[in-house]
Amino acid sequence: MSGQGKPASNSFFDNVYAVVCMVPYGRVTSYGAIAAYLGTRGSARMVGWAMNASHTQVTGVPAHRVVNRNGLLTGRHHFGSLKIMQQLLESEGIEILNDQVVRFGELFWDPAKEIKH
DNA sequence: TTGCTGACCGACG
DNA sequence: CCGTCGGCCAGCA
Repeated sequence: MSGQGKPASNSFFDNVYAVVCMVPYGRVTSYGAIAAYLGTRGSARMVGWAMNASHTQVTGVPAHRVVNRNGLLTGRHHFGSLKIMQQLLESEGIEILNDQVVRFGELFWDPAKEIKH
């Protein structure tokens, strides 16, 4: 392919997409965890913004697996319908109660801990 | 070009 | 306990 192995992580956004795509089925992660893995812990906001772009861009990023530090589905409003995100998570076997991920501590998937390489 | 906003997080009082 | 503020980066008017 044409040469230079252009890394998929040319942009901060692509970096976020890559990490989110690495999230295994039935697991969830947080914006801060992704930001911290990328080395930009203070840019947790950008991670959420990248998710917003992910739905306008052609991706396939399971943004529904990304929740805030409290395990709360803060970004559910951006999925088009308020129930989409919850249904997607429940479809993966994740239990949602009061817009919050049940057993978030057990389902939490830390990229910096799993992808340490 | 400048300025503001945004799906967060952590610290402070 | 609760509210408030700063920081980070990228997109848009």
